[in-house]
Amino acid sequence: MEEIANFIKTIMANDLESGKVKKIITRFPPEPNAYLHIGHARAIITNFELAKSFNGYTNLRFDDTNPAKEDEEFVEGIKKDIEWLGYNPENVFFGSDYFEETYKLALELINNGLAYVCDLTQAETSAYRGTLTEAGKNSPYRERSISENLTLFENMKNGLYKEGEKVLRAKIDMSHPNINMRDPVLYRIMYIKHHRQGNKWCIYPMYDYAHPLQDAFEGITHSLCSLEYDNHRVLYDWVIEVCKTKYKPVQIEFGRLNITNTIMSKRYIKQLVESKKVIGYDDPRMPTLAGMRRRGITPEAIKTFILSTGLSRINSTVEGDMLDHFVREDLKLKVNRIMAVTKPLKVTITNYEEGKIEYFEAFNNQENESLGKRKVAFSKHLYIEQEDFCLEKPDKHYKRLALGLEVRLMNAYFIKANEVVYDNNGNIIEVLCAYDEQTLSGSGFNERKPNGTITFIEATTANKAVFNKFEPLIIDDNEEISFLERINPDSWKTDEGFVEAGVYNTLDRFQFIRDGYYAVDSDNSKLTFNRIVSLKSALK
RNA sequence: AGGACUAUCGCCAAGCGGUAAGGCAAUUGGCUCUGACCCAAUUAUGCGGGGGUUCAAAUCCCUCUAGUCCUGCCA
Repeated sequence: MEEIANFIKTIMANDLESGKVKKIITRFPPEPNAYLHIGHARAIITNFELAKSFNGYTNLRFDDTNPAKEDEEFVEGIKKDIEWLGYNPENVFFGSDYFEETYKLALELINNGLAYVCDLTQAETSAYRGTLTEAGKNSPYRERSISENLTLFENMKNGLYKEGEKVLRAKIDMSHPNINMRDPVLYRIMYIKHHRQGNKWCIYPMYDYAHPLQDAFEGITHSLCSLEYDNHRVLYDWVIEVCKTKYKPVQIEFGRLNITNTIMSKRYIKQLVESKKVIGYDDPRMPTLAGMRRRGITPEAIKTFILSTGLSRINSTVEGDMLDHFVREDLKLKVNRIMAVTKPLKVTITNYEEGKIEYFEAFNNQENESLGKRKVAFSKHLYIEQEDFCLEKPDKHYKRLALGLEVRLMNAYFIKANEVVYDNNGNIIEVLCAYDEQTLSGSGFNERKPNGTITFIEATTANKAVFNKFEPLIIDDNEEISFLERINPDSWKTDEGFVEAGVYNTLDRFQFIRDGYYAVDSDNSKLTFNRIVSLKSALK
């Protein structure tokens, strides 16, 4: 936690030391128009941890200045996610609660000749603005008198004009090299019911005007935001200056976080949900915090992941492996490690009695015995992973089953493969094996070493789990949404896997450890492992 | 008359004038009733390129190059 965002931390420490601020106060200001995703976790954690490290605090403020996009559903979802991450905001505010004050300040601006009502249409405004390389030109309405502006703005507020007919603009500089300073719009007219204000207002402040004021009203000392607002900082400072606010917040930008093979944009997330490609914002495959929560990822894992990715003024794209690592690291002692088979291969124990079933005890987690034990079934009919068998041992590193070789079935016996059965197309569909009774797990047998240990499932008691309902989601190069397998296509397309009986139903969360939902490495070059899977029973 | 920002190992990222931290990934070996975990070891004479200042530069200066963002009455 010490290393978080050093470049920001240094600024804060200096401000504290110089006496510029007495206490560090930050804020996390989501617009309630979507659910939070893993990318937002960076902003949340950075804001909260930074303030906490200086004994300051953080406000949660819903940036709801555009009623066209916002909804109550999202404010509840966002609150829940933030609390889940372990943060209880000192205060919860809504940008819309400051509408009265921002309005009064706008009047001040007009009185000081710093704002005017403009009648240009949207297209005209755009044309007058100029381009990246050419200066803009002044609006013909720029020189209206203060009293006229006051009247017109009053009328705007009172609903005398149609949407788009008039806007309030700041009077700055139409030839400013930074386009954001070319008389930016401060207020626009919208006849839309606000989720909190109802129909009280028909003029709504723009982000560039409202945000710095909200920060100032709350005494925010450091206003952290992402890189794309860098170009807005000069306007942010302008607003703070001309409004003569008591507090002078400072905006600091940092890079966004992206994760490879992960959909992170609001737009796509929304599209997935609305097209019903996924169950909802909390679908376990989603990169939303709600989805990750449902998948069984813990807030601790997210926190250590975010903190370890660091923070800089670069939009970074970290590899999904890194997220996986921290999730595994966090989960490895917390979850049950049950057995599962995703691509089943039938195994018949030829020297085992037909109809007999034995149950062995196994720790739910070998590294954490406090998680208790469970029964593991064994009989003449089993399934193993297709990849755990091949006809001939390919090299000395191969530690699984092959014809003539003996392996340990985890928690059970040694078995030796003697024969294979083929289907009409020449595919191996079954392996005939013999078990050795004296090699039972826990018996202390050590007269010979098996060629590795593999997992298995007893066929008659196994629960089926539909894996293809949880295909990993990625976006292909054309940026069209598709359900491509992240990796080994076969393991997810062949529809069914098998999860050990008994354990599957007792879990109430979609927990996973790497291969549970990713199956094998992306290049399929190496199997890494823990075939540990559990699925949410409600989604059967 | 364009402006702003960024550039350190495959991916993140420390460093802020004193001779390149760490994590992920990878590789090698050991251990193992999960090829997991764990343990040990390896991985930038180099900090986008070129100049310069200095006893000393990733760190300062100049210059070039590349990438990102900005022309919503979105945030």
